[in-house]
Formats: sequence, structure tokens, C-alpha cells
Amino acid sequence: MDDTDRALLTLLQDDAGQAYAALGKAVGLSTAAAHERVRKLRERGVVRRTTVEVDPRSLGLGVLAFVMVESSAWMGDSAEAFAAIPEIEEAHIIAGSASVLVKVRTATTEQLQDVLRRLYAIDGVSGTQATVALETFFERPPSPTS
Amino acid sequence: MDDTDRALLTLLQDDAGQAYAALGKAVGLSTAAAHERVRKLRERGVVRRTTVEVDPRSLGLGVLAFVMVESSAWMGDSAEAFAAIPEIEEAHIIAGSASVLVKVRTATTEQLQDVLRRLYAIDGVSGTQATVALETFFERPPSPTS
DNA sequence: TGTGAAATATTGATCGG
DNA sequence: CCGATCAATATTTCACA
Repeated sequence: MDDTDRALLTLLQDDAGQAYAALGKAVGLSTAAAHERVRKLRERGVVRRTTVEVDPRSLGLGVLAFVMVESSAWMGDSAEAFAAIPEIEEAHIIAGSASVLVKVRTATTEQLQDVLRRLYAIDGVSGTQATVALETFFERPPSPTS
Repeated sequence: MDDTDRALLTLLQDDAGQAYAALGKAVGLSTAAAHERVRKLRERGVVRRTTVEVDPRSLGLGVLAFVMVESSAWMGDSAEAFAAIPEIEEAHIIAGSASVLVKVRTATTEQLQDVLRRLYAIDGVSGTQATVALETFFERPPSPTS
């Protein structure tokens, strides 16, 4: 993981479909070398997968909320219960008063309410505190150069 | 945006590198038809870009935190100020007591503290409340089928 | 590890029906 | 939307530094 790898990652984050020749030229390597670098980055798991970034609004998902989930029990083994709710994009165990922080996207606030209902149905969940996002400034991938 | 489009999006989210022939077969279309569908999804902006998913830990970014940023002024025009901090992955204006919610990834808690310092330097910011993630259950793209 | 080059296989991209 | 075509690219391989 040197600076060249980080540069390649940044380029791939911007456009994963570009030719290896272009990648190589941008970082000062030959096509074959760039290819080999990227192959190893995938092999090591640094690059998890190539995916597409989908506009949530185009899917009708206009409501974004972060929900602090309070619990009365250890939540460390509840990953599947949260993953079973498709509207949840992220779930993290957090330090502090709440136990789990989830990121939720729905079409309407009624559907958000329904997600809260399903959260309450998870074993150990004792409360929720939802915060609705009014506007998203930006959402971007982690910066390899920080 | 019918069910076929949503199916294509799900397939592309899982692997954007697969051949159009495979995509077409999976949804019951010819190669050319699948190609055309995806082209239009890009054209419409439903698919923003093809990118790679990078493992944050491989970049040395082992600390994840969500920071509630309180302010004493209107923050609606401060997108660039937040974007100028590379450790910030997301920034949203939120309803509630705080004004902005940001997602931050750093290598160490010291660097997280430094991000907080830079947040305070933004005009109008009057306070921060950071919540550190102890474990990430999952992070996944928005589900086209919800 | 990297370079340059060459070969093949696969795929992206386009067009007529 | 389909089938077929053609150009571009990925992928693999090689000898060599």
C-alpha cells in the first residue's frame, strides 16, 4: 500500500470502468503494471467489489433518517436482525447512551415509522430516537489520501 | 423504472463488472436489451457512476464516528466547508437539536479530535457531540427492491 | 516489481430488422 | 426488444531489466 496504490484507488473510486491503460498513464505505470497492482488490491481485499452508485431518489427513497436504537440487553449478536430490514443501509454498535445506530432510507415518513415498528420487534430493543435528514450535503467514498 | 430495471440495479450493485450477457440472462433479456436498459439508467442519472468499494481498514481508517454538529447560525450554505475536510464521508442537515450530522473516518482517535477542531473552525459551529462506532454490523447500498 | 510487446478471448457498442 | 456485427478492451503470456 504505497502512494501509487492509493492513487489507483482514488481513480477507481471515480470511475471503475476506465481502461488499465488510462489508469497506468495517470499514475506513471505501464498497462501491465497497473493491471497487476489492481489485481493485487482485489486479492488482498482492499477493493471489496466493483459496484454502481445508485441515486436513492430515483428509487423513490426520499426520506433519510438516522436512528439511535436503545436496548436493555447486549446487542452484539443482533446483526442479522437488523440486516433483515432492507430499508436499513448501515448498522453500527456505538458507545454512549444508545446501543446501535442505524441509517434508514424510505420513500415516506409512514414507511419510516414502520421501520421503527420493526426495530422495536427486535429482541432487546427498548427504544428508538429518529433524526430525519432535511438535506444531504454529500455522500462520498472514504478518501485513500487522508 | 420497472421491476426489470430494479433487478438490473441489484445485480450491478453486487458486481458492476459482469458482462451484459450475464445481466441479460439473469433478467430474461438479450445482451443488447440489457445494454440499452443500463445505458438509459446511466443517462437518467439513476446510476451515478461505477465505483469500487474500498475496505476502510485497509486504508488504516479504523475509527468511525458520527458527529452531531450544533450551530448558532444557518448552516444551509456550508456544504463546501464540510466537504473540505477529507475525513468526512457524509454530511447532512438534520432536524432536531443539532444542525448537521457528519460521518467521519480516521486512523486514530487523535485524528478524530483534530477533525472536531476543524469542525469548530467552520463559521457558525457552536458545538459538537461525537459518537464512536465500536463495531460495524454492515454497510450496504440502498435496496432497489424496497 | 516493472517494461514493452504480442496474442487471444471477451466484451462493449452499434445497426438493421 | 432481438440477433448479428465490429471495434475496443481485458486478460494472459512472453523475454528482459
